[in-house]
Amino acid sequence: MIRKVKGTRDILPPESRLWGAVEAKARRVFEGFGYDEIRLPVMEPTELFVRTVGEGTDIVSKEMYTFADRKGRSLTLRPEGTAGVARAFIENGLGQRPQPMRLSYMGPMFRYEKMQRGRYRQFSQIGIELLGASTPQADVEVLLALHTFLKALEFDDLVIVLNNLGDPEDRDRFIKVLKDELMPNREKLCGDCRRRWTENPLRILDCKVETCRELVAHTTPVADVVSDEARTHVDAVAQGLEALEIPVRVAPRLVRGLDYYLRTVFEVISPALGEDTVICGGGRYDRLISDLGGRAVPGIGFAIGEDRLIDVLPDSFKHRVLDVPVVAVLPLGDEAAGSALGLTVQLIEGGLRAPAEVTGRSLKASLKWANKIGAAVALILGESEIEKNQVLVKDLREGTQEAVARDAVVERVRRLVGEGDS
RNA sequence: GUGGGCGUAGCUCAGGUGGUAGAGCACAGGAUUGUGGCUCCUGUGGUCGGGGGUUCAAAUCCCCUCGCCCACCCCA
Repeated sequence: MIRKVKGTRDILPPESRLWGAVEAKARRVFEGFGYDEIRLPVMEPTELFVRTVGEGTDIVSKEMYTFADRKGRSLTLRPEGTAGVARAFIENGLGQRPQPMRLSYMGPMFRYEKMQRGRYRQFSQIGIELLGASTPQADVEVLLALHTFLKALEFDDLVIVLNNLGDPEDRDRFIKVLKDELMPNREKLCGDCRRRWTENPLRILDCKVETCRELVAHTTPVADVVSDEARTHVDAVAQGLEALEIPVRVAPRLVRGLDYYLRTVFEVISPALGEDTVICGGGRYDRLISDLGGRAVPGIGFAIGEDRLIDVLPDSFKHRVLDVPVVAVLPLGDEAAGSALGLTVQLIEGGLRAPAEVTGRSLKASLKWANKIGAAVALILGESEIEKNQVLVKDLREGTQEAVARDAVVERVRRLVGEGDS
């Protein structure tokens, strides 16, 4: 048997409905804020990610799906979305359009990682990017869009965790401060942190080992080391969010795994699911476009892990999506078959889901089938009904049925199931 | 990369000391004429992860291999 590639997955009905609903909701909310979708290639020149995400990061150093095409060019399946957006912004001259540029994206990303719950090698992200605005208000808007989206999915316990990474110059200064402060206790750090000491010192900050956490807790937060401008910026973001009554928690130890972030960085976690379950991450990246050879265009954005998001979706939203009423159309005999399909068209045009019975089974078996697919109503179309230009409308929940004139069926059914969806 | 667990029907699993495969669920049909949900009957469905070895005989014993899951690490 041929099986799916490790780390990929088949998303089957009915779960696929949730994906569709989440994506539709994302488009609606983000378009409302002015973010139109940009659809980008899933493969890019390898160099794009090396230069943006950062050579020292785990993503680039050991997690990319990199391969040579038939002409020997090094290509990589995108491990994240922002780099491609930046590339497209420069390549398509999007800086010539009215600024700022608001873009959203969604789709599969690829990272060669060791498998674990909630993590896949092909996973999907939904994100937005706001390019060409460097004010705190821009950050607030992006976070507000995020918050609005999550509220539309009926989340009520999610927390935005915010930190200030400062500018790149600040970061170098901070790393020096951090190392100086930890130096006396360097031997007490865990093995991984001693490795991070040289390779990626910032990552010591979010080590999960208890002793490391304690040591780190006594160090100076990044926010205290950053420039006045950076501090003013992120403080204004926090205030702006509070003014909008968006719950924010400042987390002095929050760092992120990509090199391009500066100043505002944030994550969204669900307290109910534990502090480690990050379903969204993002931040400001004012040097990214210029680092790629474009003009100096500031940017801020985030990416939501769609797989995880769907994993933790509130039940209320799930039911709203999954529990839509179904009407089963059951023809009896060849005469009725064509007429039944005509009826389904009318029903779906009326906003209902109305699958028809097409296997030619008996009425008894057809009703069993209607029951199994969760139909609320069955429409029976036999010879006598066709003769009288009627349809037998059977309420499967109540067990009642009545003959209804063909022209009145759609309205009758809509009332029976409570309008139906759109 | 390190450590642990597991691979028998679509799913959940039974199959002491070797005798060539089962249950429940699911799916399909039926219990006379055009009426579901309960019940009953019947049926479809398996290279027992793969390969090799021991044996008259292996799902069962031995060796190798592949795959999956969980934790660490890292991240979304």
